[in-house]
Amino acid sequence: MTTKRNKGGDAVTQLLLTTFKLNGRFLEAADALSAPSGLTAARWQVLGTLMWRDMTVSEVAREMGLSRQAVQRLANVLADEGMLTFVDNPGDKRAKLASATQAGRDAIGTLRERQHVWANSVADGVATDEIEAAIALMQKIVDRLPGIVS
Amino acid sequence: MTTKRNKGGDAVTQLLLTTFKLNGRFLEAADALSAPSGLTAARWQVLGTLMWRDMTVSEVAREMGLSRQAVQRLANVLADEGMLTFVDNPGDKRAKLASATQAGRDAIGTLRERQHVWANSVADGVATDEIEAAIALMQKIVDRLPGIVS
DNA sequence: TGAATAATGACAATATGTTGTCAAAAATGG
DNA sequence: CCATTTTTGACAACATATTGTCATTATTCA
Repeated sequence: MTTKRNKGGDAVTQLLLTTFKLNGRFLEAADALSAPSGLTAARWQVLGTLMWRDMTVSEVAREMGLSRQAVQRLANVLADEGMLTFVDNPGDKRAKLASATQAGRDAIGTLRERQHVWANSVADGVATDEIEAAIALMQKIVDRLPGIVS
Repeated sequence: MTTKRNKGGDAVTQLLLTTFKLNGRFLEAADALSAPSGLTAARWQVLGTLMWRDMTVSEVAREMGLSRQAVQRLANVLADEGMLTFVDNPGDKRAKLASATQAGRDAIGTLRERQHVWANSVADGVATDEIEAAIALMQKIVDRLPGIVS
């Protein structure tokens, strides 16, 4: 016996396709915004996480929802580029703390400016309550999907 | 002078974060759905495109909005796995036609079943018109973002 | 305290995508 | 018809992620 998609199933499928498309566009925008600062979307996110306090790579990974190894690689690249340094962690001999350098802080500062201008311009003329309603719906779907248990 | 994000800018930024999260969850679901058929989300998409007619790799790439090279690699893997074969293209000596095998068609058929069940269950209890409204808003944002010109 | 368990960074293999280059084949246009 | 341009597949380098393994260091708990 075959199962047919009902109206709701069709809508969820269309939501999936639209989410993939919007995700791609947002990623392009993030890369374009960060490129002038010598960053990429992924490096921006790691470095941005370190604006608040020094953290180990594992902490950053948990904060970001990425694997430890992925963040480690990005952090190493950022260290090579002078955006962050690893400083000794008194509490743990294994795990040094990643700390944003002044260059890193400057890059994120500039980037924040550019992001504000971009976000305001994207929102201009779009009803904020409609955006918020869409976010609420999307979050509801997120909550209905299992996610990685880990 | 610094630019502050306004209400709309905040909403767009939150929409971006939620889109990334939902995208991740949908991708997980697609991989989980396709794994029992010996496929992944990406291979499913390529093979699914070939259900309708035989196509060259370049055609599939255009249809999917991916680079020719990315699809070529996926198609080669699918050929190794017996899901598709390359057949001579009378119209073009360079570009053979990728053609789904019976095994490939069976895999996609099973997958379609599973996707229907999954999509219906995700939608169950969620108002369809709210999903559709979210899709419309998301599409509006897609249209406001530049995209790759190419 | 000391043994079992967790977390951490390093390293490797894999999956998915991108861009760039090359040569061959096809399409175009004067 | 022939020269130029475009398309195509192959190949390579790179960016971003994942999973798995390993040795070392921390933590937990009996």
